[in-house]
Amino acid sequence: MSARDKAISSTLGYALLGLLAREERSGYDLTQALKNPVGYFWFAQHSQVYPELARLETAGLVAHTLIEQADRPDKKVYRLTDMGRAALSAWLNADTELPRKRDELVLKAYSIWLADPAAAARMMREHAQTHAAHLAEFQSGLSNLEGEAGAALWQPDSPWFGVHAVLRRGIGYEREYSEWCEWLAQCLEGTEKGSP
Amino acid sequence: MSARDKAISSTLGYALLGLLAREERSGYDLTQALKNPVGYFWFAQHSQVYPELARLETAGLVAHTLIEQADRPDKKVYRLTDMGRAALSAWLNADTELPRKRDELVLKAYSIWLADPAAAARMMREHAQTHAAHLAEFQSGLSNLEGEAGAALWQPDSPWFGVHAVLRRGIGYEREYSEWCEWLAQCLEGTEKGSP
DNA sequence: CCATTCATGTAATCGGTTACATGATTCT
DNA sequence: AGAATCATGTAACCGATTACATGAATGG
Repeated sequence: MSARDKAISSTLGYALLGLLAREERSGYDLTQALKNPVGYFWFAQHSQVYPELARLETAGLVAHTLIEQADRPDKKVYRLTDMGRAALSAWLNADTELPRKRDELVLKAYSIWLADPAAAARMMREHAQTHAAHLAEFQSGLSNLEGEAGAALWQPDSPWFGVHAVLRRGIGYEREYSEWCEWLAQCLEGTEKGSP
Repeated sequence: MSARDKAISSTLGYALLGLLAREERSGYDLTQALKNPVGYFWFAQHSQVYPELARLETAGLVAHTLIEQADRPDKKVYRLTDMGRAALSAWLNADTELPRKRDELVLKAYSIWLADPAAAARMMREHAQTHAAHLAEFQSGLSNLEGEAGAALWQPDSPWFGVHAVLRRGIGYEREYSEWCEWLAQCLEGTEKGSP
């Protein structure tokens, strides 16, 4: 009844809690995790992570232990508290609003009729390749996971299942995006048949 | 050499220029357009649109005419200037950075192993339906466009082609999203076989 | 009668990015 | 010699959301 009434944290807070639910980590580790495929759908800089961790600790959702290190800087290793676990659970059950998409490339596509078709096609091919590369990364990530996790990959109460679900989303997203770029490039090139 | 050196506008500015390249509009109309499928990949509130239009006008990229109306509030109808068209063109040719994705539902999927599977499955089914509804909207939008635009739909120098490209992206995006939600729901339900 | 549409703005706030700041160790 | 990794913070800024503000006409 004390801290549960007001939704203490921003979405970033829950991203951090979700990572800490798996294992203890420092602010630095958390920031790294948000760069990897797993945190691919919620990015943050370290300058956002450290203050957020402080807020979560004030709210009693996480706690830290200072680890003194000889040849490296000391670090604060954070862990989830029982209240933190409860807050995470409550967030999972709450309604989720649709994200507002903002994609500059799609916005450019809307005005692409004003551009030089050949140059635009080249641009789209580049983006197709970028997304194809991301796709390949996710796919190899899933392969590795199969080796590591085995059957746990398909068990909804296993932490591996969470990674699995996110990777699947990444694979679908990048595949679709890459194909769209390719399709657009082909449309644009269709016009320029006679060029040498 | 006067206004081209510094990239005057934010991405929102180019979104507005892209709309005005097709036809003259008021700030109100522009805000509405950003709610429709066409502006689906770059949303903005009117409180952002009006100041941005003022900035664009100061920079000489748009100009407005005041239209006095009898039974409705007067309005300012904006049009693209030559400088505005040039700025739009330059933006189209410039490099496009990848958007940082932020999707709360995918973030929840990462922690879904902590949730009740049945409740989580229900949640995912709901989202699958939402995205399926968006998909249907985009598909009917494309059908309507075929009727309106005909062959121009496939001509890269036609404004219809821009709409076409964005709708295709919307269709692919929503289909993939909806299918992922369905897949997840089925995985989660797979566990709960024995429940009455 | 009340909500919605048309129409344009301003102000407060907040989440996120970029830049500032420090410093030891290890790799190239 | 210089860059990268580990490690933690603060400060300035900017883009975006929510709320404040006004007001006539139309539709349910």
